Amino acid sequence: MDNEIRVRFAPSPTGPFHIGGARSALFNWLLAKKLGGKMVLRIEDTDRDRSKPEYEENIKNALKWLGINWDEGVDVGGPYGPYRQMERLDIYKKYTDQLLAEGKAYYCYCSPEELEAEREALTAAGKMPRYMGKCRNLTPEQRAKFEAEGRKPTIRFRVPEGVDLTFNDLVRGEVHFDSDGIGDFVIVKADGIPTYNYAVVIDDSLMHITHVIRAEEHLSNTPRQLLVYDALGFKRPEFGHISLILGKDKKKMSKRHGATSCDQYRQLGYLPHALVNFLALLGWAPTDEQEIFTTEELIKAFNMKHVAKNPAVFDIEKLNWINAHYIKQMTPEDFFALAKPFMVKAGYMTGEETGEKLAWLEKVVATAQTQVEFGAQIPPAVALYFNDNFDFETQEAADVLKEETVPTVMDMFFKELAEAATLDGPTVKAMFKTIQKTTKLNGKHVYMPVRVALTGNQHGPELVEMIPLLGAERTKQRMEASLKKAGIK
RNA sequence: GGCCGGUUGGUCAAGUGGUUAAGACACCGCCCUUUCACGGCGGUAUCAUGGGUUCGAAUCCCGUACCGGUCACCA
Repeated sequence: MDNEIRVRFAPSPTGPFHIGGARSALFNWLLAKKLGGKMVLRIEDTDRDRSKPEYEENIKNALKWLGINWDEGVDVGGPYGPYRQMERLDIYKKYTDQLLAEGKAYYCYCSPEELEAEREALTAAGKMPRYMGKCRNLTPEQRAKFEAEGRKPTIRFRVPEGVDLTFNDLVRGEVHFDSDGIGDFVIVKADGIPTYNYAVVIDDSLMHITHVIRAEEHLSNTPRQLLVYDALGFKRPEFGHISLILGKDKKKMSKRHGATSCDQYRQLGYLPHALVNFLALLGWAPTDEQEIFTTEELIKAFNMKHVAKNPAVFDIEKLNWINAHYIKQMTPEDFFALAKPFMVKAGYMTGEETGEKLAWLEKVVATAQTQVEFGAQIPPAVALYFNDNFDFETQEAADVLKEETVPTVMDMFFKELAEAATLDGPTVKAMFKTIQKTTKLNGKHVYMPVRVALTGNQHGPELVEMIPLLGAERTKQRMEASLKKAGIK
């Protein structure tokens, strides 16, 4: 199984799972599925201050929600564990000792203040800020002196001079770096915990990762990692750096741009597959014109060759369109299930309803299915079925009731309503027909006053659909109240 | 500032030397309809910029501008 494709998603549990992380995970997952490979989930929790267990949970839950599963990693295990970096410290130590012994790494006793001063001096001199190698060649005496002072050293990687660091990026093609532009970087912090650029190499190598697909912000880190691969005698994997997701103002997506975490979209009632479909189209495009994909179709069509180099602006409008598309395709049962928590939260139902009440709620909710883009929009879309005390939405709406034909229409309507044996779509339709015939008024002059009197609004669902749901009694009451308010009767 | 990457309509994007430069979202119009929504049809709008190379350039080369990433004991 030496040529098995293995990818990984390696998030840091330092915050709510970000939409950009979801896309990285998705691209890795699609590639693995496409090539029949394996996906590893590794948690990079070496930032002790910011890593939190609840964020790890948040990430895992979001991945599961999106339908992105992993074959190896935290929770599911696998042959190359543990899959949490803080549980792998002894592994890193072994390699660190090796690098130290070979002189490829060295102890650095510079304090944060000293390093800061160096950076500032360099910047002031118009040079690039980087570590100049102060502790590169410490004598045993100097080291002993620092140790005696109680200084805790970091371990730095000795970056060789004049080395060309070139790799072929799956997305960007051949990328060159020169080792001279890189200062000796810290691989083990003073507290003994490895840094990202170091641990990631050991883990990816030991976990036999063949393709490292990650965000573009890591592109400049790659040469450092290449150096570590080479120093440790590890085989370099393939790299693919996907572009960043930007906000409307073309700046990197952040909280300012609205919802950035997966959770927020879940809470707003977006469908996981809609998000997946949308994210897949952000930075990747099929060769044909297809926009809507099932997961299987996505896997089949996905190809790293068509991953875009340029960053993409997150367009909520398009996400909404995709989500609305999937919502329209839902079964009534699924749509009701989606609506339920939002309806409960709005106070329109308790969630305990049964029988007729439940049946009525189902019908009401069903009217929203072609109108909403995501779950949170459902309560406002059905609000008119729950609120009998409404005002006229606009003056224009109120004016509709001032037309001289209105009293006649209303009288007839109330009469028809009182005489109706049952109140379903066809009977309501017949009622309007009768009124139209008798009064010889066009549809607008019959329907619109009734609509305004019934809802206070000139727009809304079909009356033929709405009146049966409201029932004769509420219909009558609502309309009479409106007429009174308008000063008619 | 150094290094690295990027630039096709408002947005996502197809395109790899010869196309009327696809498609989608958004927008506008028309149709359907008692209204809105849904749906259907149609429309406006793009190769950042300046030089090359070439019979011919969105496509290849160089410069410029702009945007982004990175230069941490964060990942």
